[in-house]
Amino acid sequence: MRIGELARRAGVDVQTVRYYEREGLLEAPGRTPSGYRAYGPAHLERLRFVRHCRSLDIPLADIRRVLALADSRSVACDEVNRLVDVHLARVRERRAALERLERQLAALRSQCASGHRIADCGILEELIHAAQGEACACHAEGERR
Amino acid sequence: MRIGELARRAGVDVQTVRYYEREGLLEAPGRTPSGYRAYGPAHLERLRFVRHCRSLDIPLADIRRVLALADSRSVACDEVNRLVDVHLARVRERRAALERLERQLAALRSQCASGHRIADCGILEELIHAAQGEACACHAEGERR
DNA sequence: GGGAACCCTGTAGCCGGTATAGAGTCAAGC
DNA sequence: GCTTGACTCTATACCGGCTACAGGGTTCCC
Repeated sequence: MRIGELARRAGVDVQTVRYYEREGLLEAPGRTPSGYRAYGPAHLERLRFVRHCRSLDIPLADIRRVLALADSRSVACDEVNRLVDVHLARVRERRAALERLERQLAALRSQCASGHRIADCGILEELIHAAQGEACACHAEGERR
Repeated sequence: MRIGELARRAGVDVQTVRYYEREGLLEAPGRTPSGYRAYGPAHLERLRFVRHCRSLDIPLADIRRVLALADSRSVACDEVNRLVDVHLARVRERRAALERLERQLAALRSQCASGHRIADCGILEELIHAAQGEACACHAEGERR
């Protein structure tokens, strides 16, 4: 099958398939005499695997690692566990940060109803006030991933 | 004050200050005879404002818009409200997606205890199985922001 | 043989910075 | 006066995970 069909069957863009090949996530397939990529069912299976991992937001580098591990089926799988653990921790942390953020934004939004002029806008006031109250390094380190 | 002091007092990297200037978020300051940027207190205030908005994960383009609005204090502030609403909706949606993801990952993690060999790894099995079961377009459109 | 749909490579753009290279400037100490 | 080290300058490239575009070649159907 050619790249268009592969992409359609995995639900991705053609460009993405070529990108995964460049990035070493999908083995380079054979070529037709005219230079078109020719894929087999194994390529589709692997591409779907990659996409499923991506739908779990696992970074490409980790997926590359998992694929390498899966290919050597006799090794202990502690690394897979560790990898999922690390990723899960990342997700939990990010979710908690978003929850805090959501609360702050909701509070902010409640400061200003419609129809005011800018000069009386509670949101702007609140933003400016909060910014002034901020210490030097409170968002500098540690808060960003 | 020079760029280093400004950056330290706002808790950002020196590079970031120059980046904000290039992006039009921070007014280009005067220069000393030797070409060093010379900032006043207004610059610090504005930089802190930008950083506070960023700590709320508001995109730079939106911050630029808010700054322009704040400078014209006689206009109605409906646009500020709308902007915060849109951002809040974005955050809510992303948080919900992360919650779903967290549940999926936790379920996945429970498939494999430590010490197995790869061939018996429940996580890999589960990942492969799930990938096979996937229809063509289930993650292609709509699911990503 | 003409046009649509497909494929190829290479390159640039998105976001919000971060990192590097290579050069100039300034203040303090010897 | 000279060196050292901290600071500053510009320009450019890099990160992830794609996406888009330019400028060509191929295949297939009417």
